[in-house]
Parts: sequence; C-alpha cells; structure tokens
Amino acid sequence: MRYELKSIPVWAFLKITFFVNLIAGFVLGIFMTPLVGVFSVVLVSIFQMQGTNFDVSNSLDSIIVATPVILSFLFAFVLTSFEIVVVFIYNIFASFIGGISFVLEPEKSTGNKQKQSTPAVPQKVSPQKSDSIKQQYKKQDNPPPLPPVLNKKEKIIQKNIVQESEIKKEEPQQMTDKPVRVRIAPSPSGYLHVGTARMAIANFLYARHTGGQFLIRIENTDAARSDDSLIEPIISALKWLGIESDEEIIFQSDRIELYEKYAQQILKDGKGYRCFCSPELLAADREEAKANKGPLRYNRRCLHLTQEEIDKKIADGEKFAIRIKIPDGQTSFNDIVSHELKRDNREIEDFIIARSDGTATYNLAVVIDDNDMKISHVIRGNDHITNTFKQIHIYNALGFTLPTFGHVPLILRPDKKKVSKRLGDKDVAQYREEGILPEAMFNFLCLLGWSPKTDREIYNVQELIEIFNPNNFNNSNAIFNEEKLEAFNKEHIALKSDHELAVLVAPLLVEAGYTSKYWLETRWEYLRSVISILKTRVRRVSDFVELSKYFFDFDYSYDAKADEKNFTPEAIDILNQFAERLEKLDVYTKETIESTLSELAVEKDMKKGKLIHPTRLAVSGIPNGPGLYDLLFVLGQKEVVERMKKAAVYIQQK
RNA sequence: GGCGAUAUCGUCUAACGGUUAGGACCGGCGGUUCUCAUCCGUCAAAUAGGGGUUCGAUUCCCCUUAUCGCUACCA
Repeated sequence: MRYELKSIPVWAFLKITFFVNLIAGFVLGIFMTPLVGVFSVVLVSIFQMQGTNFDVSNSLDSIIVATPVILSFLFAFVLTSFEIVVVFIYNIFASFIGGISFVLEPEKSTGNKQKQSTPAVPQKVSPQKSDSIKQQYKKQDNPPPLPPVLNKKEKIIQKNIVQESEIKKEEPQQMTDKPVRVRIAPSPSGYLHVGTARMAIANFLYARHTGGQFLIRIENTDAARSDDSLIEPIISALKWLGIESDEEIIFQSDRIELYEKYAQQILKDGKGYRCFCSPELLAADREEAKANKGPLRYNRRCLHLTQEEIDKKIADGEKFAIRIKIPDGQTSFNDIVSHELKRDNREIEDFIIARSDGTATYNLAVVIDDNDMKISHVIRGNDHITNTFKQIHIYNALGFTLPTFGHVPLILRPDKKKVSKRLGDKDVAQYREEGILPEAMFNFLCLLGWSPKTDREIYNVQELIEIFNPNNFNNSNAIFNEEKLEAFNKEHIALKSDHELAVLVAPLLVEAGYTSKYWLETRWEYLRSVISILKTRVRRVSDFVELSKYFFDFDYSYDAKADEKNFTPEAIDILNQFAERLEKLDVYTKETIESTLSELAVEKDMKKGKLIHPTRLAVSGIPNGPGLYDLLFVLGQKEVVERMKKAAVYIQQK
C-alpha cells in the first residue's frame, strides 16, 4: 500500500472539530448537569452532617459549594481537548490513506475502474529496460550516440521506467488456477478487419504474458455465408501482425457431427425442445411484436406441445429446429473487463441451437469448441454480451464448466459505427499495401481501448507482452483514427534500421517501375543510403517510392515553379563552375562537398542559398528534399556532375 | 420498442475522493536548418446536464440526456 500526504484545508479541519464538539457539548450537557446537581447535594449534605453550616457570604464556603461545578468544567475542558486531538489524528490518518471509509469498506471502491484490483498475472518486466528504449531497437548500421542532454521523449521514457517499476511492486495475483488458453475465432465471411485483429492481439498478448496458449478457430458453420477462400487471407493477415496459432487451427466445418450429437443430448435431457415454427411464422411474430411495441422474443409456442402433437408433426414430415429451454431466474457472471453482468432470464429467449437441417448454430458450436479446446478465458468484443448469457445456459445444459469471460469495448469507425466489412471497412492487409508497418498496427490497435497507464505510447511487441494486463481495458468504445495510426507508423519507421526498410521498399520500387530487382541487388548500399536520408520525411513505407523517384529515374523534369525561380541566367555559371570543382575533387565526401561550396560562395560573394537552390533543382528536379550535401554525396560524384551540366544546358536553351 | 453497456480536449487516453485536470495525435505560433522534413520550445483545446453523499466529487450513488451494442434456423 502506498501512502501519500494530502493537505486538508484548515477550515475543513475547524468545521469537523466544531461539529464534533457540538455533539460532545450536547452529550456533556445531558449527562453532566444532573450529575453535578447530585454531586453538589451530596457534598453539602456531608458537610451538614458533620455540623457545618454554610454561609454563602463566606468565600471559603462558596468555593466548597462551587467545587462540583468547577470540576465539571474541568472535565468538559479535558474531554473537549481530547475530541480535538482525536479529530486531528483522524485527519492526519485520513490524509494519508484517503479516508477511513477505505479501511472500513474497501469493497465500495472496486467499482472504480479496478483501481484497487491487482494485475491478473505476474508482471514480468525485464530489468535491462533501463537502457534507452530507442537504443534497443537500433540496428548495427545505425549506431545512435545517446545525446548527453535528454530530449523530451527520452525524459518521458525514463519517467515511465520509474512508473513501471512502481507497478511491479504490487502483489501479483493469479486470476484463475487454470492454465491460460485463449483463442480468436474469426468467421470467413469477410476479410480480417481491425476489430477482429484487435481482439486477436489482446488474446495473443494475454497468452504470451501468462505463458499460456493462443489458438485460432475458424467459425464456418454457416455454409451459405462462409467462403473458404477467405480463410487463407485472414490467417496470413494475422501472420503479418506476428500472430499465429500455437496449435493446429480448428475448423468448425470438420466438427458438424459432434455438434449434432450434443444438440440431441440437450433434447434428450429435456433441456431443449423441438420447434416446428417456420421461419415465415417467426418473422410474422416479430412483426406483430414490433407493432405492439413488445419485446422481440420467441413466444414459446412449441414449448407446450404434447407428445402426441409432436409425434404427429414428425409423422407428417414437418421440419423442426431445436431450441434450448431457458429456466426461470437470473443469470450473472463476472467479467474481467466490465464487472458483474446480470440479466433476468425472461430477457433471454429460447434460442435455436440446431437448425431444421440438423446443423448447429453459432452459440452451440462455440460452447462445444471452447470446452473441447479447454479455453480458460474468452476475451471478445462486448457485442457478444448477449451471446454470453445465452452460452452460459448451454454450458449449464451440457454440464460444462464456465470459462472466465472478458468483454472488451468495441472499435468504432469515425462515424461511430461498429467496424464491419459490410460498411466497407478496410481489410488489415490493405493497410499493409498502404505502407503501414505491422509493428505500428499492432502497437496502435493494442493501445486503442487499452492503456499501459503511462505517458508512453510507442512499444514493441515484446514490451507489450511484458506489460499487458486485461484489467487495463477502457470501458468505453474507441474510434479508429487513421491519422493517429500514421503517427505510430512514423515512429516505428524511425525505429527500423535502414536495411530493414530497404528490404521493404525494394519490391515497391520495382513494382513502380523505377528500377529492377537486379539493379537494386547490385547497388544495395546505394538504396540503403537513399533510405537513410529520406527516413525522416516519411509517414508510410510507400512514401519512400514517390520521394526517391529521382534517385532511380534519370529522366526527370524540373518543377515548373522552382524552375522559374531558381534557374535564372546567372545559375548557368554557378552550376557549371560548381560542377567543375566537384568533378576535380579527389576525395568526394560530405565535408569536401560542403567546403567546395563554401569556397565558391566566398569567391562569388554570394549567400550559400544562391548556390544551393539551383543545384538542388538541377540534381533532383524538385525544390525540397534532404540536405544538399547528403543529397550530392548519395547521388555520387559522376552522376551529380552530369546532372548539373545537363541542367546548365537546359537553362541556356530555354 | 425491449434489454444492456458507456460517457474527460476534435481523436486516443492519464489522474488512492484533495493536481494549475497530465500525455499523445491533429491544429496555431516560434526556434534550429540551404528547402521540405526531423528535432526542440510554446499556445489552444475536456470532466454531458441535474440532484445526492462528503469538509471536499472527474472519481461514489441516483435521475435525465446522448452514444454504442444486442434484439436471426448470421457469426
């Protein structure tokens, strides 16, 4: 428990003291007045029995008679002082631990976003984290000298290290004895969208954090809606994020018979019943309920059919679905993310567990599979809360033990609707096409609706595994903001080495037709240098392509506006002279390029900018880009001279 | 309509019941620089409304409002 001194205003202290003393005074008045009277009478009587007669005009006698009164005042004074001391101590105490109520009724504060709750699992954070986070990421070809003065970001990182070590001090507590086994269960009715990806990330992190297993199950019980060709894209999109199943992937389509067996068992045990209502009839029921503004639940028409009626309908060849019979009462469960969720069973309809063709519906299949796969924690979107109530009744009907549930708030589109393929939301793989790094997507989705409770935002996967705690989910839905994703992407690009980025960019350059695979393979160092000087100008990996065009395209044109401004007649002379001097350089480095330019500027009595701008335009065709010395160095001596001379000719001719 | 969940800057989020309500993205303005970017500094921006409990409420309770979700022989 952490103690922290809080100040209480003086007037608040006085106010409490005043009220306490008012009560004390009242109590004293009630009890002391008769007591003093009796005591006075007794005292006077004793003296009288001894034959002493009192004369109130005698000062000594007056004092004797007044003694009880004086004593009672003294007593009151002592008592009041005592009250003050008590109140003072109370305040000191309260200021340390935030009030007596915390000690007396700790359970009252549990509703407050799990502030007192201990982490579900031990917090394993590696001690070497005190190294600069940035340094850990940097690869061999980019050794970062740590600046002696920390910048703002590093200060934040250092601050977080302190905070994280504080978190670790809390007593870890295992949420359940069961080994952790979690799953993600996408259905192949669309591509992998960010909502599913986020749930996969949460489950995956929980499994890794606890040392448990993460599994994938494909939910394709609905033959009409499922498309097996979508399975592979979903799995590969997850793989792109670094998420793979620890065991063989389970397909519900392989288990249809098993589900049927359990559906029959529920029917046989009297926990369910046959429903002969046709879909059309049910739809009409719903319409009617809507018109009457009543609840849209099944009216249990078929619950009370007699055995003869049932036999007759079966004999007549009527098709039936199987419904589960929801008992009377109330259903409740404890949720990791939310708290206790309760529902009156009257709100849960007798839903269908097996269709009239005998196949199982979603809820039955899920329960059977989760039980079979020994899933310990079902962590999913809170759009499943209604399903959880239904599924609990299947667990009960089949005698299975319940897993622990966690219902996570949803990710919403900017228009605040639930993300879905139907509304044209992007496939996760599409972000890959658009130059988002998987690390950035992982990091961003993890922090959407979940918080590490620090001021830091950029983490790699390993760090997220270490700090992940399902208690830290936010209670409200979060809007997916692509601008913020881009910002995360920028940060993760900065953390990548030039080589890693070159590997990603190379195929894009080939695809764009700027160069060939062979050309790049023989000039890998060149590509790496190009990446290196463009890195800070990029938000998406794909941005490299457009920005680096002139490094690979030798037939570029000049930006019209810049042409007009910088390619003046005097630029011809500048370009030619500068090119000649560069050509003569024996040692061609950034330093020699810079000194050459400086010398020329001095000789011509010009500002450096006068030389720089035409040169930049000559070698790149555009007015902005990397620092000129970097640019000239990376392009190479021969190429630069050639381009400058070409530009001089161009100006002459225009 | 019924049931449920949720409510802090525009967005993502911090804040043992006591803070000047903090950070990040976006935006504005500066600085660094040959340009653009980076980087640095800085500004603007929020506790939905109303009651209650409390010396004190963003925090606990209730009501209202709003938002979201579910309400299929879909998953």
